[in-house]
Amino acid sequence: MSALSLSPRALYEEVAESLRQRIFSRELAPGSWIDELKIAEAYGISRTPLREALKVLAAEGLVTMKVRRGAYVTEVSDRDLADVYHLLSLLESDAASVVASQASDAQLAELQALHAELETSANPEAPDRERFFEINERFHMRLLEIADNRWRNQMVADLRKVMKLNRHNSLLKTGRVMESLQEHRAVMAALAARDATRSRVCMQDHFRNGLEAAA
Amino acid sequence: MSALSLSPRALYEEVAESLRQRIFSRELAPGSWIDELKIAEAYGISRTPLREALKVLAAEGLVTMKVRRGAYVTEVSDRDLADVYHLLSLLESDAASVVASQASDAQLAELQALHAELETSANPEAPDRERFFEINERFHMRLLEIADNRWRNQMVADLRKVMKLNRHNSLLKTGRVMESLQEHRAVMAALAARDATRSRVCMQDHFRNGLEAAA
DNA sequence: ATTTATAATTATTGATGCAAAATATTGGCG
DNA sequence: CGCCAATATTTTGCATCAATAATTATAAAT
Repeated sequence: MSALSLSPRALYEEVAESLRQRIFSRELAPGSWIDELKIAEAYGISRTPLREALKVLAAEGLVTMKVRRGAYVTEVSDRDLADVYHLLSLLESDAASVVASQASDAQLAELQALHAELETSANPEAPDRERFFEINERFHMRLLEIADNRWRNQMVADLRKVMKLNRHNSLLKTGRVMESLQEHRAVMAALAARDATRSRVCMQDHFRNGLEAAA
Repeated sequence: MSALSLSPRALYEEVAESLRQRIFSRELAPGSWIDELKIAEAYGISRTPLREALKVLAAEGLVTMKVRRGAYVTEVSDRDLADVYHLLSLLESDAASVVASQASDAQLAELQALHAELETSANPEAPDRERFFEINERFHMRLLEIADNRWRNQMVADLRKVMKLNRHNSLLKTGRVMESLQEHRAVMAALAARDATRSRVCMQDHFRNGLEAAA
């Protein structure tokens, strides 16, 4: 029996995800009205799944519904971006402290293996930014999984989606690879030492520097 | 021309609110399947607005959608409860530290006025638990508003809804009124002193004690 | 007798259509 | 020439309908 299903997600989910991307890329401008008919026709679907997707996005705060006036793209300011970043820092640094105090040795070893990959990808001789970015993402994701709080994971996933609306949509700028690696070393060391407080602080520093670089 | 409007909110909003209440009252039991046909018929509406309402509730975390298997009332384990509580503590204590360092004097005065109301409502001579609970709720909400991060506010609102799924659905048990008041005093004092770190710690203590009382 | 496969039934999911409401445009009146 | 009102068009919002997918039950084969 083949394990692959052709439609793993429902249509309205796909549409919601696509709309998110279009909102984040500012293709759907903040404050602009969303033409249901036009969008539905462009996607080749009916209005029903589109409207369900809009309800989801409204609950996420990406669009605002006005009674009898349809859906409008919520204005997402630089201020919003900073707010989201603040929350990501808070949630992930908390996850780091949880991991430092509660992770098994095997899980810490797993993170250290990922960190080792990060080190090689950032080799000054032949730095592979693409790979660095990908491993970095996996490290953060794995850290969250190990922290094992599905509600936090859900929130972080949502917030990271919002971060993607940043024009310079990377959490780490190209020039910041070495600095980022340095911060990662500090985080990893604190985790390995099972120092919860230092893990939190190091992760906070990591995020703070990232924001300053993005601003 | 009459100024009264028959549907100030959209139908799906009304249905969503009604379903929320039925979920909180456990009339719709956690883990149980939501029969769209039955519910729609009971409300005398079609399934379209009901499904839109379910999407909203799903985004809030109150129901979980399973692909091709419909909507189920979210089941919250004790573990989930602890996780959600942990996040609420994290988010609200962060909000407290933000307020301590960034709120205007007028805003702090506003919080102090609310706290004064809390003190009177908890008067040992004639304690009014209902009122205490309500003012407490308003205090926390106002604190979040002043911290002014709409993404955090959204998250806290959703998490608090999830908390309501719990059987002992109160954040403060009846016997804990005086202890809670004491903790609130500490928080308020730290806020008034504009001590961000102490505000955060006091708020964390407040939540930690609340969880232990609920467990 | 038990297990597997197929068929049927049930329920979800997407589409289409209709009615109500709001806004914009046009025409008439002051 | 400007403003108000009425009508028409656009668009939301709800209902009905059809199709797809999953689950369960029954039958057959080992």
